[in-house]
Amino acid sequence: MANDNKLTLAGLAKLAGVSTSTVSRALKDNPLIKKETRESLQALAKEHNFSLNRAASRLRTQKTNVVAVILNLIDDTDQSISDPFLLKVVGDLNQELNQKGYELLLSNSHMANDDWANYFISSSRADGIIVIGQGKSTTQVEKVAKSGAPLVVWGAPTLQSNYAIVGSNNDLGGYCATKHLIDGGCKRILFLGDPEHAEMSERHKGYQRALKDADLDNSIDLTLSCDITSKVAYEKIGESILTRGLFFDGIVAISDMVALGALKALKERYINIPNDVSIVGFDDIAMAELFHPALTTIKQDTKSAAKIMVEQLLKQFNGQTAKSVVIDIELIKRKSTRPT
Amino acid sequence: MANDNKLTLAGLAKLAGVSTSTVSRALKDNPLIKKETRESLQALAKEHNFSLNRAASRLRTQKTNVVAVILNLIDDTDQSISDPFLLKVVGDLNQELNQKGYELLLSNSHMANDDWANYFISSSRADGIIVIGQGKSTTQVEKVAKSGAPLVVWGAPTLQSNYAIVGSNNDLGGYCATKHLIDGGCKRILFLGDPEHAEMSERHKGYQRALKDADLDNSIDLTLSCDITSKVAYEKIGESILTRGLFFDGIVAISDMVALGALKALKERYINIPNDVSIVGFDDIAMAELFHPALTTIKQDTKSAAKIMVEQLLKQFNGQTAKSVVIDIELIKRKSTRPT
DNA sequence: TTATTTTTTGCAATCGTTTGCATTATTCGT
DNA sequence: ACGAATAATGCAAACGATTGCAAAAAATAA
Repeated sequence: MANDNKLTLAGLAKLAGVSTSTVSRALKDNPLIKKETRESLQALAKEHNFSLNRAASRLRTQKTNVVAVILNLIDDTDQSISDPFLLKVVGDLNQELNQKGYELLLSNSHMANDDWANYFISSSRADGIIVIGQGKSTTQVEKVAKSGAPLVVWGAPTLQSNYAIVGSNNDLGGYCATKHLIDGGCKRILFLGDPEHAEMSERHKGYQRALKDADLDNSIDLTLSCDITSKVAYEKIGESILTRGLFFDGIVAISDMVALGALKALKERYINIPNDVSIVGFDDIAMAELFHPALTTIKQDTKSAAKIMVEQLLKQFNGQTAKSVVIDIELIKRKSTRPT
Repeated sequence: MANDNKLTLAGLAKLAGVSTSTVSRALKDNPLIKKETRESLQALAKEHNFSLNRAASRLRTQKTNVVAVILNLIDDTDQSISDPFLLKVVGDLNQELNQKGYELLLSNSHMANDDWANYFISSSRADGIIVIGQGKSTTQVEKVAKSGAPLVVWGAPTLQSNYAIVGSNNDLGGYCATKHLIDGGCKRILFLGDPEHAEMSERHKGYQRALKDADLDNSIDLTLSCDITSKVAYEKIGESILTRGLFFDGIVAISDMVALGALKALKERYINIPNDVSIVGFDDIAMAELFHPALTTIKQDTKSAAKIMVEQLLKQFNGQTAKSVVIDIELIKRKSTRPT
């Protein structure tokens, strides 16, 4: 059926009675080759179902047209990889990369040895790296940056760094979320998430600023550190209420998934949302509006983010230096908070 | 800082005063090389932070150690890629592939030209293909199979095919879900999902069989075709109730996300779950137990699935023929159905 | 010590494309 | 019709790792 030995450029060339150089150029529409020759060769290639050996051309050109995307998870529990927000980001990146002629090699932080630059770039598996998430420590990422490998990180762009970070305006997000609760009449607002984590820390700052602006209690008791999963949030809220009673009337959650966990814990205790407790999430995952009640949240524009990340990465391919970019966020008002 | 020109095997060889063959062998721990030599060369390599040029070795060995994973989405709305179940599958595949020394090249169906075998395999971008989902038509997949490219598909394994399909026991899943509702006292059970779709069709069969076994109404009116997204499910249920009233007391949903949509539509109308209407989902995504009420569902074992898919693919790399495998499902009883 | 076997290492071709430069075909001006 | 300029093609050397086979080194036997 199929020829047992695949067709190579040389094979095609022989078939057509020309040299490999001609075929090579013709196939990439190089105007050096006469137009008719080009077209007939392209036709021939199509007819024989020819496709270039990428390994060979990568070797020759020293370019892979592949970008490694690393999910830099904090911990590799099944939980943390199940956040739909991640998939959204990866999906949008994939789309954007493909559009620019690149392919997406997926990894996660616990997989590759710790020397990412070496593993992906020097080994010519990929031309550049996009890291999703800064984790708790940024040492691994900084190592990559120092190696000079093209790199873009999704994280907290306000962080000072020697590499390009793209991310939402987390501080403003935290601020808006909190302000919205305040405007809705909340007095004791809980921050639910881990403020140690880079992005979250920014959100926490915005949260505190909003409280301060409104002269509200921003004591540490109102910050409930918790992992970025629904389950943990559910448990934490449960515990807290058990030991401290319902000591808050609003929640700023670090992510929609965390908000979902909190929501459940509250509903199980017949606490009315948004009247007894209002909740704001973060991300605006597709199902946010399908929560019950529909979740008010801070929308992260992953589409733009993906576009910008890819742009900044490609810049580095061209020798230009990339810069950090802050993406606008948007408060999406739904039913988990009182109208303002 | 870093040497401007990367270190190659030849470079290392010169540094060590041996030939490239020796280094090459030493680095892959080939016992042909004296043990001490091996160790000292490995040490040298580590010291100089050497890493093999993959493009070159792929060219030479005609092996990429890459597997292309294609998300074969039905339609490429943002919605359908946001199903957490997909991410779970991809994540588990990634884990499993890495463990076996392979990397994961991610794509989705609307990206690559339609000739996947050519695009990924002949071009030596990947050694094999894993397709997630059969879409509505299987022509593209069949084309790949016919080309002889190593291929495994996540889908409905009961389908007769000339390629290996790995998937859950969908028929049994549909049956158990329905049976469970019946046992809980439901009389008019709605099937929510698109029975045209391969996997769903199996679930539908199981659903019908269970109804028949119990002498219950299995008329077509009780099958509500809908896309595999929460939003559409939400709308469909809303419409249906509007035009036909609450004509059912149980729902077998095609996926947890679809169940979520239905859940919301019902809750908005103050319909009690599970008493007025019971719901069973499918997948058991991480957040299923965090729905309110916690969702009874059919669990798909993605971990085993990933393991088996990779196994079956590797088999093909070794010239053996792969076979379709049915994965056991499990009914997870939670709060969206009455206890039995 | 010398012949023979067994370990270790090195040579050199190969994988399939790309591309600077040389070469051949074509066109143009006069 | 003839040289000059231009267009179109081909030559051959990379890119860097792998591997069958030959060669050298070391170990063993006689």
